[in-house]
Amino acid sequence: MKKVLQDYTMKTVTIENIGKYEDEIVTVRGWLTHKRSSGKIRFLVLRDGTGIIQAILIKGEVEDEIFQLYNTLTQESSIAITGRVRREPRSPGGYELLVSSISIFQIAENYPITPKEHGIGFLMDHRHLWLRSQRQNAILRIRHTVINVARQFFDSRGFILFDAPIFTPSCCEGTTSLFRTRYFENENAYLSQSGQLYLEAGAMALGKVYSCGPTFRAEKSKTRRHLTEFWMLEPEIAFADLDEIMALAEELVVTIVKGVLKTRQKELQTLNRDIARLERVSSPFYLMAYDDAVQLLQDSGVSFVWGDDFGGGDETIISNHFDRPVMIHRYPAQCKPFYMKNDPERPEVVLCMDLLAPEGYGEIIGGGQREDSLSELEQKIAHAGLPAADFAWYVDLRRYGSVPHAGFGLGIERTVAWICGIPHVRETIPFPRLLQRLYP
RNA sequence: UCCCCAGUAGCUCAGUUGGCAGAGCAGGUGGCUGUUAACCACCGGGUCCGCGGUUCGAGUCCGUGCUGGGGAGCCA
Repeated sequence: MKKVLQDYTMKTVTIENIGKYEDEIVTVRGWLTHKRSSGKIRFLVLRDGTGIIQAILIKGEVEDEIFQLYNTLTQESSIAITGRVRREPRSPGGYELLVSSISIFQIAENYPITPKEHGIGFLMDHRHLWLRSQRQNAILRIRHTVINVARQFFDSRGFILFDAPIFTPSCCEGTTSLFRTRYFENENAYLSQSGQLYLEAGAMALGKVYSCGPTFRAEKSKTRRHLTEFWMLEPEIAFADLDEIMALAEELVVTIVKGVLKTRQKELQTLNRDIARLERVSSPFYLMAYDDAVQLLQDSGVSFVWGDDFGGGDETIISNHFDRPVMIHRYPAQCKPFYMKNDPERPEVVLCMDLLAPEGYGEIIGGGQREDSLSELEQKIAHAGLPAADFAWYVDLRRYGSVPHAGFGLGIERTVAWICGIPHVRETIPFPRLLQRLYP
């Protein structure tokens, strides 16, 4: 590390706190995002992960050796700048540093991501560097808050964190495709599509549990709403029924949105999010039976038949009718997985619900009340054509003290995309895995 | 798996009827005392995605393959 006139007596601070040090001399460490020059006055824009600040070099007011360093500094060079903090309305962020010295960690090579426009393919190829941009920084901070608020929500309500396995001997949902691994002797192992079945075991042991972890779907989906690897937040509650988890899901989503609005105003502004639309997200959400949603689609001119599941376009039409999230419940049994419990009053529908985010972001939550009858569950597994042996442990849960129970799964990336108001889920996770993308 | 669109300088793109390969940014050199994706002047920079075909002549037209993007189905 090359050091130039480093003064170790100075305070090292982060940019987000720079306002506390007005008129003091401090050191900020970070990366050069940009530089501009007007001859005898030169500007350096530094980011440190917490914010950006402009530093200013004035010929004659700073040692000439420091002034000339400007010429050697390239975009993304890592440096420490020491200078006096002053309030300056012309500077982005409201403060600037009047430079007294600069020390250099490294002069960066020619940086591929320039201040001009880039295509999505190029940016995804450089995802490891793209993460440094203000936009990605804002999205990932909001992701952090979404997960953090959600976990606090469950922790404060007596839920126990219960991590489900990633390797599973068989599929949880039967219909969708699985990633197969061949490590275990004499048997296949698959990457988890959902932790739910294991969470049901957890609920019978601990009462109220939740997990937050990655899930994998080997679907040939190429849309703005799909990732091959995504994160899901799944609560499961013993003795709960459909109504109870519908209320819980609503409370959770309201809490997450309020939490982001409270702590991430700056990030939402960076993303040009229409805050008013998020402020409208409050209880009660709209509640709608599947039958009424079908009626709504048919009234909107869509030729939709009772018994089908909604496609992405159908979900958009439904959610655009509402300015808040809408919860749709009691789907036909044929649309939903085997473990759903039928409505005793209407056996052709199951006690399930999907939560559709507004603005066409689609389904962010899916869940329901689980089948708790031993004989019914055995029949459903057989009817779905699933290997009974793989589900023996799951069926045991109905053999030894079965109780009504319910839970749901919230898709983290879709939730973050909606709250951020960005069109594609691929920017909501640090390194997205998509149909055509495994690198970097 | 199917449908649509694209592939030209490091990046984003233009390229007319088939007739010398272009611009902005990035990089380099110089200028400028308040810049905001600064600006001004000059310089270097090409497997026009691959293969085959039509033609005197193909970045341009035809066929085919590959890669990427968007969407459908499937799903959170």
